[in-house]
Amino acid sequence: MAYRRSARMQARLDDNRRRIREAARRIIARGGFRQAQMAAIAEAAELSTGSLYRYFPSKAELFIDVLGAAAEREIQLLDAIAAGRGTPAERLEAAVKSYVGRALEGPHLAHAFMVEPVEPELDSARQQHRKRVAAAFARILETGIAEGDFPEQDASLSAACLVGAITEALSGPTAAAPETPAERAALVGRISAFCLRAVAENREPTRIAG
Amino acid sequence: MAYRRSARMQARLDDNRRRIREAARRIIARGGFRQAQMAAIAEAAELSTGSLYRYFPSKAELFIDVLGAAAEREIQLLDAIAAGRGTPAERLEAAVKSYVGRALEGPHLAHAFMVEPVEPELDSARQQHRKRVAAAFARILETGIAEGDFPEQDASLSAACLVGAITEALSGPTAAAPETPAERAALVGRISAFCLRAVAENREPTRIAG
DNA sequence: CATACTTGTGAAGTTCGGTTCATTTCATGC
DNA sequence: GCATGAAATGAACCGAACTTCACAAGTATG
Repeated sequence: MAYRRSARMQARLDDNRRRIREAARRIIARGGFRQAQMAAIAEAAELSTGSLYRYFPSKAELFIDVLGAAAEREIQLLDAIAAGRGTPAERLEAAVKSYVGRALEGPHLAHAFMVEPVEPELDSARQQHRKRVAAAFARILETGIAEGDFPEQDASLSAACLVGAITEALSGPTAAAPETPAERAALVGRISAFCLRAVAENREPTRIAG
Repeated sequence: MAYRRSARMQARLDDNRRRIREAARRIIARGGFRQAQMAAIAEAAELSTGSLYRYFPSKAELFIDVLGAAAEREIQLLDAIAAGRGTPAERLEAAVKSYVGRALEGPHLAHAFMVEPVEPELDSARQQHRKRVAAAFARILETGIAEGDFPEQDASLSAACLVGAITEALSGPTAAAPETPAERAALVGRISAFCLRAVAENREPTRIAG
């Protein structure tokens, strides 16, 4: 009858787990999911490939964990803005700028998280997160519509369109890669201008088709 | 000294090629690229897997061919609208409605072509096509800006955003799946309304300045 | 230090699907 | 019909990664 996991040991295990997560994140940020193979992650985390499986049941689970953590932060920030002060238009602008700004800080990571082809299991997790981002935008839109700041429109649809527009602007084939802070700020401004025009009041009253 | 390819034989070869393309298209439309394995395509085309390689050098090339044909049609239609008559706003509306309408006719195929995860080689072909679609939209926007119908904006960026918005609305996690023609028309109308607002002149509701 | 158990290892196993190729079948021209 | 070479076949091959597993190394108790 011997051995019980000590606090020291537990700390070491926790640290290993953290190192695996960070290694995965780092490698994804550098070369996308494509390069993020279990062997590469193990090496970066200074563990053997076999050991990874003591901490995560599969590659998909590991990546879902990493993606989920990033998404969680993102969604909390957006939710805070959505629930915060300011007119709906101000909140929407803040939300878009915050989202776009953060994506531009880690463009490779953002690209991987948003659009890089991945195995279906991971892709569906990604879509769940994207849905939550859209929901945060939708909440702002609904408030705006109710208060008369925004014209009548399908808030969920508009929110999805906003997410799509931002994603494409940042990761599509024509995506710009701003290098200086000034360029970045300009791009953020243009994207948010597009988004605001798209949902805000328009000269000709918007007709709801149907 | 014998054998020269006869017209009859050539016709048969051409037909095989056509059947392979159609089989691939059909299977993609049904189950996405995921299900479109060489063996399955061969079976649907009533050929052996080995024979596929007499007609296409690789799976990627076959898929690029199929994707390219679809994209070519798409782009020609958009270009015709872009170069056609009507105000920029009218042309943009027509372009969006045409694009969205066609996508809704073959939703699975559209999803596969637009967003389904695929191998990198195919993904880059997809991005090239997407770029051309965006270019068609951009042309309309540039005209509109020059003529003063649309406010000053980065036409390329706005065009990319439009493509992203449409893509997300059709294929994103919150994408609706309209069943009746009326629902389809309503969705088309809402998406095009979003797109037009996004690029068109915008004014504060009915507030008199000062 | 001996024992009992946990944790780490990394090469081998597994799976999956694209691609190849020796063989067979078929089309052409004499 | 026969010779020649094209076209078709599909089972075997292969490469790429994820995952496993038998074993080694490490850690806690008495």
